[in-house]
Amino acid sequence: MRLATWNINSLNVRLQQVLDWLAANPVDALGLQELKLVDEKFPFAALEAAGYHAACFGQKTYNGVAIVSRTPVSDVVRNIPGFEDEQARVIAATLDTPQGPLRLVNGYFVNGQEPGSEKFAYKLRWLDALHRWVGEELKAHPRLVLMGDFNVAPEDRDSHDPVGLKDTIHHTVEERAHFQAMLDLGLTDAFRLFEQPEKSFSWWDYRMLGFQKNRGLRIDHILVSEVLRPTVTACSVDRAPRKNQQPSDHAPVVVTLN
DNA sequence: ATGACGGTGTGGCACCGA
Repeated sequence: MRLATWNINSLNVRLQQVLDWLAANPVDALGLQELKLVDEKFPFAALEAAGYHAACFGQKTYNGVAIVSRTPVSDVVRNIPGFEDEQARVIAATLDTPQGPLRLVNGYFVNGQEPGSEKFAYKLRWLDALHRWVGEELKAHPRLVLMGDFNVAPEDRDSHDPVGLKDTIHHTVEERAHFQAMLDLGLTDAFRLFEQPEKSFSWWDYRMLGFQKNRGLRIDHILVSEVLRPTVTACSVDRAPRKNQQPSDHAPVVVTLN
């Protein structure tokens, strides 16, 4: 079984890239972030023609998340229960697999703009709420995957310039502590279960030839629960779509499970 | 300190992202 996460930065602009990618990478489920469209404009028909179902949680202009899957999902939850939020950032659902139900939590984590800002405070509140809720979800669903655009570079090696960018957004002690708190729930960063190329990133700035110079961050992650961890056989970033015409600034991350 | 790219909106630029 293969799962993936991809921030596509407007599904309107990049639907064809998603379809092309799915044709080349027929994953069982794909978590999308930054749809930037409302549910009424979600391309269910085009995905269905490609052999995929979808559950979506859209919003105009900003945010928006979806789970695209080979088989229909159940028990869809939108945003974090108990956390008031005007922004569409989380969609969770259960995928039936031969090994049993698999709970998928797909998130577009808050960016936070700048430490000390109101948006940064929102990010920390949001991370708190997500942590509390994922802890509850894990009790109900031992087979759980938390994936998405975390907007956190967990370690210095996940940044092209950990010294110059020290204590800036994605790199702060607070954000990294929240990432660690997720791991402390029993989740494992699937990417780090395997040897990876140095300077492996999942996002590159559009500006200043960021991708060509590999000036990026690894901020898109797939975390697996304790019982899933032994079943993970591979995890990697697929840089290929970042070379497309009109690419998203993020690349997909893919995990393979037995 | 700022802007560099790119998407979106009802715009002639501003706002946001990371």
